[in-house]
Amino acid sequence: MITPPDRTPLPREFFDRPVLEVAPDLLGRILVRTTPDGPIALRLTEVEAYDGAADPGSHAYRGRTARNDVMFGPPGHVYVYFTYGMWFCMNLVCGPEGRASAVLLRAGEVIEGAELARKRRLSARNDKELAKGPARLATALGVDRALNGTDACAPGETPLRILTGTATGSDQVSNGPRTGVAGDGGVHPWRFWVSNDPTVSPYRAHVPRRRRS
DNA sequence: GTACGGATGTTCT
DNA sequence: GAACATCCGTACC
Repeated sequence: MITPPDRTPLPREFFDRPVLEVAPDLLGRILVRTTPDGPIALRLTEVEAYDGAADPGSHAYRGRTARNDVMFGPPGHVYVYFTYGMWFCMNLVCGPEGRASAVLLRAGEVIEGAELARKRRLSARNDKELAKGPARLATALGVDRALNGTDACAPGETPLRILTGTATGSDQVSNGPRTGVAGDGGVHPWRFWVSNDPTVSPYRAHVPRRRRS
Protein backbone atom coordinates (compact mmCIF):
# COMPACT_ATOMS: atom_id res chain seq x y z
CA MET A 1 0.00 0.00 0.00
CA ILE A 2 1.35 3.40 -0.98
CA THR A 3 1.06 6.19 1.55
CA PRO A 4 2.34 9.79 1.56
CA PRO A 5 4.95 11.19 1.18
CA ASP A 6 5.82 8.47 -1.34
CA ARG A 7 2.88 9.64 -3.40
CA THR A 8 4.34 13.08 -4.12
CA PRO A 9 4.89 13.46 -7.87
CA LEU A 10 8.43 14.01 -9.05
CA PRO A 11 8.74 17.59 -10.37
CA ARG A 12 9.79 18.22 -13.96
CA GLU A 13 13.10 19.66 -12.69
CA PHE A 14 13.98 16.12 -11.59
CA PHE A 15 14.20 15.14 -15.26
CA ASP A 16 15.79 18.41 -16.43
CA ARG A 17 19.29 17.15 -15.60
CA PRO A 18 21.93 15.10 -17.42
CA VAL A 19 20.58 11.62 -18.09
CA LEU A 20 23.46 9.94 -16.24
CA GLU A 21 22.36 11.74 -13.07
CA VAL A 22 18.69 10.99 -13.53
CA ALA A 23 18.97 7.28 -14.43
CA PRO A 24 20.36 5.94 -11.11
CA ASP A 25 18.18 8.41 -9.21
CA LEU A 26 15.07 6.80 -10.72
CA LEU A 27 15.67 3.50 -8.91
CA GLY A 28 13.15 3.08 -6.11
CA ARG A 29 10.75 5.63 -7.60
CA ILE A 30 7.14 4.65 -8.22
CA LEU A 31 5.48 4.55 -11.62
CA VAL A 32 1.68 4.65 -11.56
CA ARG A 33 -0.42 3.61 -14.54
CA THR A 34 -4.09 4.49 -14.27
CA THR A 35 -6.35 2.19 -16.29
CA PRO A 36 -10.16 1.96 -16.53
CA ASP A 37 -9.93 -1.15 -14.31
CA GLY A 38 -7.79 0.57 -11.69
CA PRO A 39 -4.22 1.58 -10.95
CA ILE A 40 -1.09 -0.49 -11.41
CA ALA A 41 2.00 0.76 -9.58
CA LEU A 42 5.56 -0.47 -9.62
CA ARG A 43 8.84 0.37 -7.96
CA LEU A 44 11.62 0.83 -10.52
CA THR A 45 14.51 -1.61 -10.08
CA GLU A 46 16.41 -1.42 -13.40
CA VAL A 47 16.99 1.34 -15.98
CA GLU A 48 19.31 2.24 -18.85
CA ALA A 49 20.53 5.68 -19.98
CA TYR A 50 20.58 6.75 -23.64
CA ASP A 51 22.40 10.00 -24.26
CA GLY A 52 21.12 11.58 -27.45
CA ALA A 53 22.97 12.20 -30.69
CA ALA A 54 26.38 11.42 -29.16
CA ASP A 55 25.34 7.88 -28.19
CA PRO A 56 25.58 5.22 -30.94
CA GLY A 57 23.18 3.01 -28.97
CA SER A 58 20.44 5.63 -28.91
CA HIS A 59 17.46 5.88 -31.23
CA ALA A 60 18.42 9.57 -31.55
CA TYR A 61 21.90 8.78 -32.91
CA ARG A 62 20.91 9.32 -36.55
CA GLY A 63 18.95 12.47 -35.93
CA ARG A 64 15.33 13.42 -35.42
CA THR A 65 12.67 11.27 -37.09
CA ALA A 66 8.94 10.75 -36.71
CA ARG A 67 9.59 7.83 -34.36
CA ASN A 68 12.04 9.49 -31.95
CA ASP A 69 10.50 12.97 -32.05
CA VAL A 70 9.42 12.86 -28.40
CA MET A 71 13.04 12.30 -27.30
CA PHE A 72 13.91 15.76 -28.63
CA GLY A 73 11.09 17.40 -26.68
CA PRO A 74 10.81 18.56 -23.07
CA PRO A 75 11.90 16.35 -20.13
CA GLY A 76 9.45 14.34 -18.06
CA HIS A 77 7.54 13.01 -21.07
CA VAL A 78 7.18 9.35 -22.08
CA TYR A 79 8.82 7.99 -25.24
CA VAL A 80 7.24 4.68 -26.30
CA TYR A 81 8.58 2.65 -29.21
CA PHE A 82 7.54 -0.56 -30.93
CA THR A 83 10.18 -3.22 -31.51
CA TYR A 84 10.68 -6.75 -32.84
CA GLY A 85 7.26 -6.65 -34.42
CA MET A 86 5.51 -7.38 -31.12
CA TRP A 87 6.63 -5.32 -28.18
CA PHE A 88 6.56 -1.86 -26.72
CA CYS A 89 9.19 -0.30 -24.48
CA MET A 90 8.98 2.93 -22.55
CA ASN A 91 11.44 5.69 -21.68
CA LEU A 92 11.37 8.92 -19.70
CA VAL A 93 12.87 11.89 -21.54
CA CYS A 94 15.60 13.81 -19.70
CA GLY A 95 16.93 17.32 -20.10
CA PRO A 96 18.20 19.56 -21.29
CA GLU A 97 15.52 19.90 -23.96
CA GLY A 98 16.85 19.17 -27.42
CA ARG A 99 19.57 16.79 -26.28
CA ALA A 100 17.31 13.79 -26.94
CA SER A 101 18.40 11.77 -23.94
CA ALA A 102 16.12 9.32 -22.19
CA VAL A 103 15.99 6.53 -19.61
CA LEU A 104 14.69 3.13 -20.69
CA LEU A 105 12.61 1.57 -17.89
CA ARG A 106 13.80 -2.05 -17.87
CA ALA A 107 12.26 -3.63 -14.78
CA GLY A 108 10.26 -3.06 -11.65
CA GLU A 109 8.46 -4.65 -8.72
CA VAL A 110 4.67 -4.46 -8.95
CA ILE A 111 3.44 -3.03 -5.64
CA GLU A 112 -0.20 -2.28 -6.47
CA GLY A 113 -2.70 -3.76 -8.94
CA ALA A 114 -0.84 -7.05 -9.27
CA GLU A 115 -4.06 -8.84 -10.20
CA LEU A 116 -4.46 -6.48 -13.19
CA ALA A 117 -0.85 -6.97 -14.23
CA ARG A 118 -1.22 -10.76 -14.07
CA LYS A 119 -4.09 -10.62 -16.57
CA ARG A 120 -1.81 -8.82 -19.04
CA ARG A 121 1.16 -11.08 -18.39
CA LEU A 122 -0.27 -14.59 -18.59
CA SER A 123 3.12 -16.19 -19.29
CA ALA A 124 4.62 -14.89 -16.04
CA ARG A 125 5.28 -17.80 -13.70
CA ASN A 126 5.41 -15.62 -10.59
CA ASP A 127 4.97 -11.98 -9.62
CA LYS A 128 8.69 -11.25 -9.84
CA GLU A 129 8.44 -11.84 -13.59
CA LEU A 130 5.53 -9.45 -14.17
CA ALA A 131 7.81 -6.54 -15.12
CA LYS A 132 11.21 -8.27 -15.45
CA GLY A 133 12.37 -6.80 -18.77
CA PRO A 134 11.44 -3.64 -20.68
CA ALA A 135 8.72 -5.14 -22.90
CA ARG A 136 7.30 -7.09 -19.99
CA LEU A 137 7.17 -3.88 -17.94
CA ALA A 138 5.26 -2.08 -20.68
CA THR A 139 2.92 -5.06 -21.12
CA ALA A 140 2.23 -5.35 -17.39
CA LEU A 141 1.28 -1.67 -17.29
CA GLY A 142 -0.74 -1.73 -20.52
CA VAL A 143 1.55 0.82 -22.15
CA ASP A 144 1.49 1.12 -25.93
CA ARG A 145 1.96 3.69 -28.68
CA ALA A 146 -1.12 5.59 -27.55
CA LEU A 147 0.87 6.83 -24.55
CA ASN A 148 3.83 8.10 -26.58
CA GLY A 149 4.42 11.74 -25.62
CA THR A 150 2.44 11.58 -22.37
CA ASP A 151 3.62 14.02 -19.69
CA ALA A 152 4.55 11.93 -16.63
CA CYS A 153 4.89 15.08 -14.49
CA ALA A 154 1.44 16.53 -15.16
CA PRO A 155 -0.83 17.02 -12.13
CA GLY A 156 -3.90 14.89 -11.46
CA GLU A 157 -5.02 11.40 -12.41
CA THR A 158 -3.07 11.17 -15.64
CA PRO A 159 -2.70 7.84 -17.48
CA LEU A 160 0.90 7.66 -16.36
CA ARG A 161 2.77 9.47 -13.61
CA ILE A 162 5.87 9.08 -11.52
CA LEU A 163 6.09 9.54 -7.77
CA THR A 164 9.00 10.09 -5.41
CA GLY A 165 8.85 6.69 -3.74
CA THR A 166 11.98 5.96 -1.73
CA ALA A 167 15.17 6.60 -3.68
CA THR A 168 17.57 3.66 -3.59
CA GLY A 169 20.79 4.52 -1.77
CA SER A 170 23.83 4.76 -4.01
CA ASP A 171 25.48 1.97 -1.99
CA GLN A 172 22.72 -0.36 -3.26
CA VAL A 173 22.98 0.64 -6.93
CA SER A 174 25.02 -1.48 -9.37
CA ASN A 175 25.89 -0.57 -12.95
CA GLY A 176 27.20 -2.33 -16.04
CA PRO A 177 26.91 -2.53 -19.83
CA ARG A 178 23.55 -1.97 -21.49
CA THR A 179 21.55 -5.02 -22.55
CA GLY A 180 21.10 -5.87 -26.22
CA VAL A 181 22.93 -2.79 -27.49
CA ALA A 182 25.08 -3.34 -30.60
CA GLY A 183 28.59 -2.19 -31.44
CA ASP A 184 30.21 0.81 -29.77
CA GLY A 185 26.98 1.62 -27.99
CA GLY A 186 27.50 -1.44 -25.82
CA VAL A 187 30.70 -0.20 -24.21
CA HIS A 188 29.10 2.31 -21.85
CA PRO A 189 28.21 0.99 -18.36
CA TRP A 190 24.93 2.88 -18.45
CA ARG A 191 22.62 0.18 -17.14
CA PHE A 192 21.73 0.72 -13.48
CA TRP A 193 19.92 -1.65 -11.17
CA VAL A 194 19.11 -2.27 -7.51
CA SER A 195 21.77 -4.70 -6.27
CA ASN A 196 20.51 -8.26 -5.70
CA ASP A 197 16.90 -7.37 -6.48
CA PRO A 198 15.02 -10.44 -7.79
CA THR A 199 12.96 -8.42 -10.29
CA VAL A 200 16.01 -7.25 -12.29
CA SER A 201 16.22 -8.80 -15.77
CA PRO A 202 19.16 -11.05 -16.77
CA TYR A 203 21.91 -9.46 -18.85
CA ARG A 204 21.92 -10.46 -22.53
CA ALA A 205 24.59 -9.33 -24.98
CA HIS A 206 23.50 -8.11 -28.38
CA VAL A 207 22.97 -10.96 -30.87
CA PRO A 208 22.86 -10.07 -34.59
CA ARG A 209 19.78 -11.61 -36.22
CA ARG A 210 20.28 -14.25 -38.82
CA ARG A 211 18.55 -13.89 -42.14
CA ARG A 212 15.25 -15.74 -42.48
CA SER A 213 15.15 -18.55 -45.04
C1' DG B 1 19.89 -24.09 -14.79
C1' DT B 2 21.75 -22.35 -20.03
C1' DA B 3 21.20 -22.17 -25.41
C1' DC B 4 18.91 -21.55 -29.39
C1' DG B 5 15.68 -19.95 -32.96
C1' DG B 6 11.06 -18.28 -34.43
C1' DA B 7 7.56 -14.81 -34.08
C1' DT B 8 6.15 -10.31 -35.89
C1' DG B 9 6.00 -5.45 -38.30
C1' DT B 10 8.01 -0.80 -38.15
C1' DT B 11 11.81 1.92 -39.34
C1' DC B 12 15.52 3.30 -41.87
C1' DT B 13 19.12 2.33 -45.61
C1' DG C 1 16.02 -5.63 -47.67
C1' DA C 2 18.16 -5.68 -43.15
C1' DA C 3 18.16 -4.52 -38.54
C1' DC C 4 15.80 -4.11 -34.41
C1' DA C 5 17.04 -0.99 -26.63
C1' DT C 6 12.68 -8.60 -26.93
C1' DC C 7 10.17 -12.58 -25.31
C1' DC C 8 8.88 -17.29 -25.18
C1' DG C 9 8.80 -22.25 -25.98
C1' DT C 10 11.62 -26.14 -26.66
C1' DA C 11 15.76 -28.77 -26.16
C1' DC C 12 19.24 -30.29 -23.54
C1' DC C 13 22.36 -30.47 -19.62
